[in-house]
Amino acid sequence: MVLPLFTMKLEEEIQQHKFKSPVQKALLNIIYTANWLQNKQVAYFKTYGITPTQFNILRILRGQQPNSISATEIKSRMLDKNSDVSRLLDRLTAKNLVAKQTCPEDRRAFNVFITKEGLSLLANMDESVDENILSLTNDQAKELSRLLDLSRG
Amino acid sequence: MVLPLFTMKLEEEIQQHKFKSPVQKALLNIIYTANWLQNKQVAYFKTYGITPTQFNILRILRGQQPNSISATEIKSRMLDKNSDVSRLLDRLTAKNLVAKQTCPEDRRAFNVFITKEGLSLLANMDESVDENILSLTNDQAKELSRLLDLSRG
DNA sequence: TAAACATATATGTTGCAACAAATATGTTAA
DNA sequence: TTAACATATTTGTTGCAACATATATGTTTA
Repeated sequence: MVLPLFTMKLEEEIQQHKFKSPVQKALLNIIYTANWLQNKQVAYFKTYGITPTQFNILRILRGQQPNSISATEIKSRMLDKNSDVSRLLDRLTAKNLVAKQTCPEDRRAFNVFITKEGLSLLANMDESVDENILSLTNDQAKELSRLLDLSRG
Repeated sequence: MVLPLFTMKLEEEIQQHKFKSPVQKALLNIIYTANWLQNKQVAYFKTYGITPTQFNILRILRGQQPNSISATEIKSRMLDKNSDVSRLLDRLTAKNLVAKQTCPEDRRAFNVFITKEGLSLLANMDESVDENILSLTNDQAKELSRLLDLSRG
């Protein structure tokens, strides 16, 4: 298959042309590509005053509407399972993008929901952006997801 | 194709079953998988007192042996092009894993090289670890790398 | 040759991330 | 029913990351 002229392969990006195995190369490629993606997203989201992680939380909360969910439940759905949800929610609350109510059934927990401001922020951000970042067809994307799922097996 | 029983697909990992498109799902999958990988690596490298980024630098320097290279050149080969190489090298120098000499031809720059301690640290770390993290055959790994290269196109 | 510009690296500052421990509430079982 | 354990969240602390700016040296050009 012929790649477009402007495609840089991993070996050019990190100037390394020998790898111990295709598997090791794939590992480096996952990390390299995720950093590349992350850097693009940080730059884009910054114009809206949030980070990719905060965006991830806002989308989770919008997806739960009209229900609210606890911090623990948010964490279980996040892309980075190591996130410090407590302080991330503090920052989003300070920006009026989310709000909390103490949960009546379990007073240890909070019900968290997205505010109108949070919803309109998401609406203003052209969300199709995250689809146009990757130069893939739908079929290629499906195959990529399949291999990524498999790799964590 | 039948996946092993223990394989969790992205939709289960983040409890989200609808995506705007296969491309958006692939994007989330790249980030999720990189975080998963990163968390595994952090835990492993911590037992040796270094981070994945520091490990990346040590491997770059070992690959250059017996030559030494400048900080700028290191940066151009790193997986995360946003790294603060100056202070990363400070930390590695403080641990005696790398050393610097002012470059005679260009007194702005330093020649950086890996020390004996750095080399024996790498030797002690069973490097095959990073190959056993991913559950892929070599052919699957090649296809994964191809799609990742393509996706950044 | 001096001024303008480019490059290599360092540093000040701010805020977030990671880890551990604390607090508060809920559940279980002797 | 109370002691032991589990769960939900917060908070203290430390260090690293990101961003802008500074410093020092090198290169180019009028």
